[in-house]
Amino acid sequence: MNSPTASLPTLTTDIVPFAIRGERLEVLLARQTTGWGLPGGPVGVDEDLDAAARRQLAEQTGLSDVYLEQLYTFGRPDRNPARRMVAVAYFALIPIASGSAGVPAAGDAARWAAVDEPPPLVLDHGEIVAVARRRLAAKLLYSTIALQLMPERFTLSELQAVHEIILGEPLDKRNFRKRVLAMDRIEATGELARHGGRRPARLYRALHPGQVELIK
Amino acid sequence: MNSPTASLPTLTTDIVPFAIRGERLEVLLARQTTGWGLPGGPVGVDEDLDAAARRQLAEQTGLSDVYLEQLYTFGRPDRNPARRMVAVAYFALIPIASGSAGVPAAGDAARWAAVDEPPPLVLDHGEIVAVARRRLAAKLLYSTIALQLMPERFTLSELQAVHEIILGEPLDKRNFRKRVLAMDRIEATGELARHGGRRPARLYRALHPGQVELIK
DNA sequence: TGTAATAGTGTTCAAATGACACTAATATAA
DNA sequence: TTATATTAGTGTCATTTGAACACTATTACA
Repeated sequence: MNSPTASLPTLTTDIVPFAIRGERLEVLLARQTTGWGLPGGPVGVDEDLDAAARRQLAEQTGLSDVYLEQLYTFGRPDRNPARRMVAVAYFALIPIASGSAGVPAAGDAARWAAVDEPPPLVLDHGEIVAVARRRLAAKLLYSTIALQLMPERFTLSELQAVHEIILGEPLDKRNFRKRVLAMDRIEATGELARHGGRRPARLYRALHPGQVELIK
Repeated sequence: MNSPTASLPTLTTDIVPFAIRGERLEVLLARQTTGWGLPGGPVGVDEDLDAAARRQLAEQTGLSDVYLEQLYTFGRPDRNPARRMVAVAYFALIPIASGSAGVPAAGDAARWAAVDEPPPLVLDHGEIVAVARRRLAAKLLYSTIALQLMPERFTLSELQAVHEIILGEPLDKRNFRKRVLAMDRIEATGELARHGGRRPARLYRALHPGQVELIK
């Protein structure tokens, strides 16, 4: 275990795990001794930062194989009154559970919260969530990052809904479709989504799953 | 002084100090025991990260009051073979010396190097410089960041030259002027720059010096 | 067979962008 | 004093891009 010393700041990672659930953008929180906060914790002495973030996310929420991106490093000396801690923050994007069980949440130790009306969080985790949210919305506009929130097969309506939820505004259906198809990063599978009571939609898949590319 | 321990990574800041000198984008390097590298070093136990970066830049190069922005945190366990070090990297933008002495460089302990043909640098500092350079070029296109490289008074031709040097491509004079004036972030002072042998140019100044705004 | 619900599709206008060439003002040299 | 060299400064037109906008198609179910 890492024990804090007087001579060095403790280095941690904190992860903001985003997913679209229902009609909202939500964050997965981890229970801590003093309240709810972001999954995360101390970085091992010889552990890579990205690896530490992945490990902590998996240990505290059961999530693995997700998209992870470094966000910012928070290091104000007073961010933790107890002892000096510097946090390398990441955000994670968790695909909408497609059909199967839904996103795992480690029972009592984790819970989802809406990003727009979050509960009070420990330390500066509220600020970290806000920064992550802004970054995510910004990247929607010039990258293929939204695909990381989608299941393997998805409809264009679903993809549009994800954009609308994150941006917080409705988008024009025809313009949206024109734009995402022009990117050439998704293709129709030929299959149809059946959901009862209405016209079935074509299913698409990402051409380079896992990759996030800048566009235009 | 900070002494490394077995149980925690040492946390440092590294700063990439950019300036336009002559017709090139250059970086200010600091002499280290094993060669040339970026200014930087250990973060104090109760020192803010930004403050640590500013302090180290001042101590090692004499530069103060410059634009500073956090870049990325580099933490691969093998980036320093001697002992585990995690570096929060920043870049700094140093205004072109306007008339006066030129950018201070602390004698023997610091030197400027062209970004395009850098000398070998210690550790992963070459990579850090490359990342910083890409970020700077990207931000030119959608922010007013270039103004941080300009002296208090400057001509539009000088501003255009700065863009061209960083982007590595020539820009159309009329379109460039249209664009930067439309931003409404600089204004003509009414003065003229005299430089002998040709038509004098109008001098402009930044409307909100020190601020970097996103545009469009 | 009718109805309710979502999927899917083009055109038109406005705005932004990109290409392009000449005149103006100064210092210096002839 | 005049000619020349050098950089500053300016507008238009064509193309591309972005935004607004409404109807038909396909299915499940009543």
